[in-house]
Amino acid sequence: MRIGELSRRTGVSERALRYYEEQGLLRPQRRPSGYRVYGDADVAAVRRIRVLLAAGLTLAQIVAALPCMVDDDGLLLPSCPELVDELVKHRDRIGEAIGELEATRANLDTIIAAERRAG
Amino acid sequence: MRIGELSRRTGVSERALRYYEEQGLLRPQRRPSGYRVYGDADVAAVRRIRVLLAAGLTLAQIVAALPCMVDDDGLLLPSCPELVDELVKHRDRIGEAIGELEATRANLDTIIAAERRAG
DNA sequence: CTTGACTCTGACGTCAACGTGAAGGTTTAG
DNA sequence: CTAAACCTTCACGTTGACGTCAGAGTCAAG
Repeated sequence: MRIGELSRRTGVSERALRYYEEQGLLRPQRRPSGYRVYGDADVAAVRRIRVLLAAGLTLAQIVAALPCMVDDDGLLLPSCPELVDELVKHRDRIGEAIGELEATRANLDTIIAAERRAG
Repeated sequence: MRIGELSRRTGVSERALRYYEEQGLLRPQRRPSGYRVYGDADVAAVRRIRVLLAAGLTLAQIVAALPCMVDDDGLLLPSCPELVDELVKHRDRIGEAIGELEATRANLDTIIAAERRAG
């Protein structure tokens, strides 16, 4: 398929898809005219990219992560354990932040209750 | 203390500290010379800012959240004592932020589990 | 009273992750 | 055959969270 169809099938803008290629995340084939040609695997690849972005990773980190996330298109690299480490750390930081926010919300609830009693 | 010491004590650059002030997150006193003067409470405030930033919140969101994060250190801004309605809105926004972070973390958990199976 | 560390205010630079638009070539539906 | 739809590269714009000077004022110590 060409870039327009991939865009529709993934919900990712054409501009973003070209940008992902520029960053080394996608490597579509080319027609003599220069048109990019994608395969079905690229649909899955784009979705993985999106999931990782949604998880707060940067494209640079994703470039490093993709070889580890193979379903069939390559080999596991030694960078994998490090990657898992990074992901776990990232998750833990998010967990801390959630804890902070929950404490904040509890504080806020106390204040609201106090003000209701006072007012 | 002045900005240099706050920077050392928090590990946050002086530029960042001035930026936080510019964005309304810090309100240090000033000497006649213009030098910023911070208190111990600001050390805690900066750490909270960093935790929230690490969680992926923007400074704008943090600006909205900080007034509600009272520990008793005088960080109350006019919006807080004002209306319980405001506080409830703030609390709900915090709740939304928690929800987003939890979704992000769930994403990460899925990825981590998948990679562990693969590796 | 001068040195050297510290601080101030601009103001431009950067990086990420795209968006937007120009100027023009290609493919396809009717 | 033509117009729409799609494609190309080039290149500047945007937002967020700062970095990095420049040029000038401030302050504690010798």
